[in-house]
Order: sequence, then C-alpha cells, then structure tokens
Amino acid sequence: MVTKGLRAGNVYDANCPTRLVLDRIADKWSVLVLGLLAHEPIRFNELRRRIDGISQKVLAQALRQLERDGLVNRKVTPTVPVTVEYSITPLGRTLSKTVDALSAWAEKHFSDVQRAQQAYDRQAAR
Amino acid sequence: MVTKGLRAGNVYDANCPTRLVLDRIADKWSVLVLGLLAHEPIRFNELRRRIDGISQKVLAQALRQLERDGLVNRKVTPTVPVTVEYSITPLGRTLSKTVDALSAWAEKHFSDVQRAQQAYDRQAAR
DNA sequence: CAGAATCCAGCTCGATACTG
DNA sequence: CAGTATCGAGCTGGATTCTG
Repeated sequence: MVTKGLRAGNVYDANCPTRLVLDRIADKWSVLVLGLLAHEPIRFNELRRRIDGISQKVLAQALRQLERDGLVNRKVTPTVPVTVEYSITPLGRTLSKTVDALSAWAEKHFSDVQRAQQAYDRQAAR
Repeated sequence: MVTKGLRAGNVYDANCPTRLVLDRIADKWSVLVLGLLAHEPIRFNELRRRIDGISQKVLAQALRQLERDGLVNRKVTPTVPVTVEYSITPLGRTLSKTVDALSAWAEKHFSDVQRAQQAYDRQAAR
C-alpha cells in the first residue's frame, strides 16, 4: 500500500518516484546512448552502427524512453528519405556527467574486477 | 572471438571488457545494494527487508555477482542459525561514490523527468 | 537465518518483413 | 533512412518448497 505522505527521499521504497527514474537510467543502453549524444547529435542508423550489438528494435525503444524522459531531443528533417537527428537536452547533459563517471570507473577498474572474478571462480571450482 | 590486441577504451564495442563491467553495474539492484552497504555491513534478510520489492532469489543473485566482482565481502558466522554479513570492499567503495551520484541525480531531477513524461504523453495522446 | 532447487508465467529480445 | 509490426525462443524473475 502506498503511504500518502510518501517522502521523495527513500530510494529503497518501490513506490518512490526517484526509484522509478533510477530504474530507467540504470540501463546499459541508456548509458551508452547518452554517452555518445553528449559529444554530438547523431542520427538513428549512425547510433546503431556505433553501438555494437544493439538491435534496431531495442535502440528505438531506448531512444523513445530517453525522449519521453526529456533527456534527448528528436529532430525530424523532412528530406527524402527523412533524416532524424537525436541530440542531448540540457537535462540530459546534467545526467551524462554522472553517467560518464560510471563509464570512467568501469574503464579504470575493469582489471580489478576481472582479477576478483578469476579468484572467485578458482575458489568455486573446488 | 575476442581480438587479442583489443584496446580497453572503446566502450561501444561489445567485446570490450569495460563494457562487460558496465553491463553488470548498470543494474538497479546493484545500485541499491551498494548504496546500503556503503554505510554499514548488513545481513541478508535485513537487506531483503530494506529493499522494497526485491525477491530472495534476485537478491541472492545480485549479491553473488557483487561478491564475484570483488565489490562486496561475504562473512559467514557459524552461529545457529548461521548469520551472513555483507560489507563493501575498498573497490566497492570507489564505485559506490559514482553510484551515489546517480541516486542523487535521480532524487534531484525526478520532477523534471515526470514533467517531461507528462508533456510527452499529452503529445502522444493526439 | 540464509539460502538452493524447482516450476512456470511473462516479458524481452532478435530476426524478419513491411512502410512512409 | 527511420522506423513499426509480428512472431517465436529464451531468459528473468516470482512463488513455493526444502535444507543445514
């Protein structure tokens, strides 16, 4: 049951709006898309090409979410065929900064993580 | 097949080790668990109670991943019944800082996101 | 208390085909 | 070019039961 006077601060409550947002942005594709758009506007198929392994369906979904959340803009140019350019919004830019920190952490520490995994797996093997 | 001379920098390559790490940590449960353990060690059922909506199965999975990645410690005390305490590792602590930034962003901007969603949905209704 | 094991419904995702 | 629509395979995750 949802408490009426629910405070926004408790991220650990499933009904907390903040957690609804967190669930959305703690997604690998969003992280990657935002990271790319932070540098420059990019069109659909170019994004698809740059993000190895993403399918057209999932990319379309991710972009729609990001647009709905006000994090990216979608600009349609009615050429033939049409071109659609995605760019980051001011709000999206504030997020991309913390998201960059996440990527940076991964780059810096992946070897530590790999070592930990190998140690763990050796242990589990017995 | 993983290319031998693969550089660590390209997060947008599916075979990049960094992205393997990123995929793992860009997960809502990991974010929440790390956020709690950053403050104090916590036992299994207590974590379960504090994280609203997580099932025992998923929590166990998340914790095993985090332990394997070297981000949390698992300490078993052979009382009857046993108690298992999870705590954050030094490596985990470096991550929890950037992860906190993510939570903070969500808390700070969720109203902006909600407004954007409502505007988007009004638009889509027509 | 802290899980592992089982079972199964539901959702996700990729592949494919089609459209403005 | 930038998608949408449809359709299965498969993975995810909840509920339940059982254990040291």
